[in-house]
Amino acid sequence: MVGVVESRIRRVGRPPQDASQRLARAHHILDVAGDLVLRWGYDKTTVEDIARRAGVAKGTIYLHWKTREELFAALLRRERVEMITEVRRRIGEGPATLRELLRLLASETLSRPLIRASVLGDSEVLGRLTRQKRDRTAGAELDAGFQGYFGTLLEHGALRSDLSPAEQVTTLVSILYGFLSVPSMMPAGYRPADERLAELIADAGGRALEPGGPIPPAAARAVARATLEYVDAAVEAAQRKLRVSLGSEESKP
Amino acid sequence: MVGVVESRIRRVGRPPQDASQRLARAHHILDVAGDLVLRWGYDKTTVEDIARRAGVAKGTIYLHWKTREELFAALLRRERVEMITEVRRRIGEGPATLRELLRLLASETLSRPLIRASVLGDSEVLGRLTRQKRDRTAGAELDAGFQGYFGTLLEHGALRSDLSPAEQVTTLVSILYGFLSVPSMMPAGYRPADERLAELIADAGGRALEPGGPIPPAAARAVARATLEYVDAAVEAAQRKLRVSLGSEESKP
DNA sequence: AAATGACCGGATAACCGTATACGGTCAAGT
DNA sequence: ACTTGACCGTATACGGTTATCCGGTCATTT
Repeated sequence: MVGVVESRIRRVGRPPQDASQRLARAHHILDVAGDLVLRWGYDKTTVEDIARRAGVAKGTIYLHWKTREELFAALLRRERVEMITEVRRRIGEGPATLRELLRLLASETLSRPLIRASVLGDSEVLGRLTRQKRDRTAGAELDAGFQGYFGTLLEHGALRSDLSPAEQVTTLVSILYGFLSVPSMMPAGYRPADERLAELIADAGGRALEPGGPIPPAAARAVARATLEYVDAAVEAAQRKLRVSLGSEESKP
Repeated sequence: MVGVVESRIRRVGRPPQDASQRLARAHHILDVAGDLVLRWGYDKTTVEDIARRAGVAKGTIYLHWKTREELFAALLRRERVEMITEVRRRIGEGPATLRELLRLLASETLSRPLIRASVLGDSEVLGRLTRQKRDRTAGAELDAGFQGYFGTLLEHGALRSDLSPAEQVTTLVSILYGFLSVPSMMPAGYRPADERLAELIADAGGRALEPGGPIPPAAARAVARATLEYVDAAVEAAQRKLRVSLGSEESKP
């Protein structure tokens, strides 16, 4: 029997009873973890809390993740997958331009407290996780194929050529970060609604990065194709990272 | 003799020996205070430190300011006066547009660590002063006449009319804040030089807030006049606040 | 009359020893 | 073979006491 052979071979993380049930349990645990983190913050959310509210024993959680930190990494990664997947879905509905991509990224970020906290380094929510590894991990999914995407935009005249790549990135990130940070510290009367804010971000970003003139239809099609490919690649990369995080394999070999 | 009469009248803060010497001493103390705050941060800079390095006794400092907090308020106000004054000087050299105003504000902010820290709420430098009164005090100088200025821009077609005032302000502040925050958390290779950064800010802000089309010369002149008047008013307001801070009068009657 | 610095009192830090909490493990149970 | 929860060691919180610091005052000096 194959099962016997497998049980002989077993190295570290052997597949359990039912793979899909196991996955469902992992997701349930992450649901609970997300809930508690938003309520109490990262620092005050303990593994035992999560276990109790999820209806499993603490040890079970360690059957999924090697450490508490990896559990939360999985939580953030799952959130990122959901976000970028939703962006992918919505960008299929209209024109796939840089502006539209920006608008959807902003919109989906605004509606996801964990993502917002992660992007802004909100220590209220993320506690001591804030200034730790965030440096290169957070934006990693979006980095996949990013250079190539901007290169393609440039080729087809959909990106200003009078800014260096570093300046383009600085501009993009600064605008996103600024618009995500500022409204929450302004008096309530000044704060636009989230959807409107996403439009303002897309507008400001588009005006800052796109050249003035109109784009020929062929180029527009090429841009749309490149945009979809880029988002697809981002979804793919995010899913890959998540899959590792949910399998209880080691992340860094 | 007038002097005698004055000495009879004296209420709380009587003018001392030589007004100009007294003012020079206040400035010297502020020089030292600024130095120490940048070195050690607000929290770790004591009044006695300042007194010692300024070559005066601690009591002397209290002849200038009623509390330690007022001393630092004066320090920031002086910095703001210097900054806005320099903006006023430089904007006289070229065209006085919104873009140019933005560029100079950014440039002068970037070159003044205390102003930067104040704008960004940098608790590394400003310690517990950070989230205290900053809310409405910091931008107060710039608020003077701001509404009127934007109204004038609008009248002359130098400001987009498809954004509400609240959205214009949100956009302006977000772009400034974003570009001031982001570069310092990016890898060094991505960080543009300060002068270039100021240009990027002016560019992004201009594109986000100015309408596309060209402006007739008469309107441009009116805009330039309004811009100069606005900056003049800002200088005036900043100086007024500083004067109060340097006189050891009470600030809030 | 202005300047000084010793002095005051409240606030904060430092210390410390105890207790609790929590991440992580693993023998026992099903 | 998966799941459990009692258990372990350590890091952190806590409470209470002491010591130091530092903002602010004011009698004394020049």
